[in-house]
Amino acid sequence: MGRGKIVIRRIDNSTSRQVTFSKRRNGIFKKARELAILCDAEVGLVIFSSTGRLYEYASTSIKSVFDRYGRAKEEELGANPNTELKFWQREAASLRQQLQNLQENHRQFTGQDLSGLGVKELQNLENRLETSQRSIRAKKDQLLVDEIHDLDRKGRLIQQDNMELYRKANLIHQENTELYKKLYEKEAASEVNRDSTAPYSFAVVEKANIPIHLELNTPPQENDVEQPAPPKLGLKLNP
Amino acid sequence: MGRGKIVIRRIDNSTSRQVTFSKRRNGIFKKARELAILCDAEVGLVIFSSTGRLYEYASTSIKSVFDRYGRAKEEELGANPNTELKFWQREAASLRQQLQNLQENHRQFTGQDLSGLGVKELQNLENRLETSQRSIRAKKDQLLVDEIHDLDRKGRLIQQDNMELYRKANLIHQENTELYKKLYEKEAASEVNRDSTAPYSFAVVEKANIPIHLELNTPPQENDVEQPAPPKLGLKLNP
DNA sequence: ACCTATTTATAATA
DNA sequence: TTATTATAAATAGGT
Repeated sequence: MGRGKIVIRRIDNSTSRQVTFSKRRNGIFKKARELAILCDAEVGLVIFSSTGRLYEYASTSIKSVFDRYGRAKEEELGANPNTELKFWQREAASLRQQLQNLQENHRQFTGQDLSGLGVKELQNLENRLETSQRSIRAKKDQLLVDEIHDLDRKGRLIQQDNMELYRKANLIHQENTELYKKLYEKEAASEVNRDSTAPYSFAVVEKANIPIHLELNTPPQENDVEQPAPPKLGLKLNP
Repeated sequence: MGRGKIVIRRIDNSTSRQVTFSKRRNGIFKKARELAILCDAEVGLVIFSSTGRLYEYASTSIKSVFDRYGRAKEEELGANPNTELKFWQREAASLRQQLQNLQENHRQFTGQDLSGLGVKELQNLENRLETSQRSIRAKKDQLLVDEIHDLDRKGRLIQQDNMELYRKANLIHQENTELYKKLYEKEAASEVNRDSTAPYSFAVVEKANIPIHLELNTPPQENDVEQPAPPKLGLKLNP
């Protein structure tokens, strides 16, 4: 219906195509509107131009048309998102239920909500708590014992170090004494002299940290009798 | 474009309306197809007749057009089911997280999974269990005490009944004895006679169920001293 | 469904 | 985009 007849095929000329699109778009929207009014129909029309622009018409609303379409056809588009939505709703409901059950359970376990429980159930609950407590006490005790063992081991190591140091210090002390002696003899040979005091180095050793021996259910080791033993601190934890 | 001009308003005549719908429906579908081809556009057209019948055209597919529409517009229809779906997915994820937290918590409380807990936490757990246990014991004891009280009350009622019966039985016994006495006197006056035995009815009363008195932290009632007291069974539950 | 007078849409053009 | 206009297409009313 124009100056010339055309064949229905893609218009190659981009400008012509755009122009035709514009004209015919208006035309079809007008037709859609007329159809809806004249024939009392619900019409939805969506058009994307070749450039991607969206044009729409709906006698009611696009949402209404889409919804009605989805309801009319339970296959294709309609059913798929719908079932997925329902799946997640069910999932949420199920999880909520589980959560409530567990919460109630936990509340009973915590003794916060004991209403509706009989003596037998309470007894059962009490027993379960007893069991839990035993586990926890065992774990706690294990932890403490482990820690004690660790401390004990470290203590022994430090003690060994200290004994070694004590021995060395003693050696140095002896050496020192002999040196003083020699010095004294030399000085006595040359002039009058005062008494020597204890060498400085040894004083430091005596004031240094004393090795601590942490004992845990084990008899004290008596294999260092020969050496001048450093002072000991027996710390009994589990008598 | 017809024999006469028409105004665009609902066609009242049902038949005309149907005919026009049919004609114009074909027309608009043709227009839609031409537009799609000529202008390289994506077109979706959905029509519901006034009788509810569905007619559709899409250059590609209705689903494609709807999806593209939804993507193009994040409001109206497109966003709504999408956001709703996301909402429920988030909801489910959140609930699942809560459930896991609570499960872990409960597993700790139950002493099933104590890994990663320090001495302090274990101590805290132990204390909480202690508290729970106290609540539960208290509730249980309360239940037991209530039951005992109830039994005690019932016991008293039965005992009262029994005392009443005992009293009546005694009265009957006395009456009986007197009757026997009279009978004996009468028989002695007429001929030689043997001793009478205890009346049968009294023997039954003595063998009947004895009232049981359940005592619970309450001193025995001594307000029935005057009456010939029935045997008592003191059942001390909480000494 | 068909017919067709007439209205309407639009191709070509500016 | 808009306007003009010749012409094709659509369709109202009648059969």
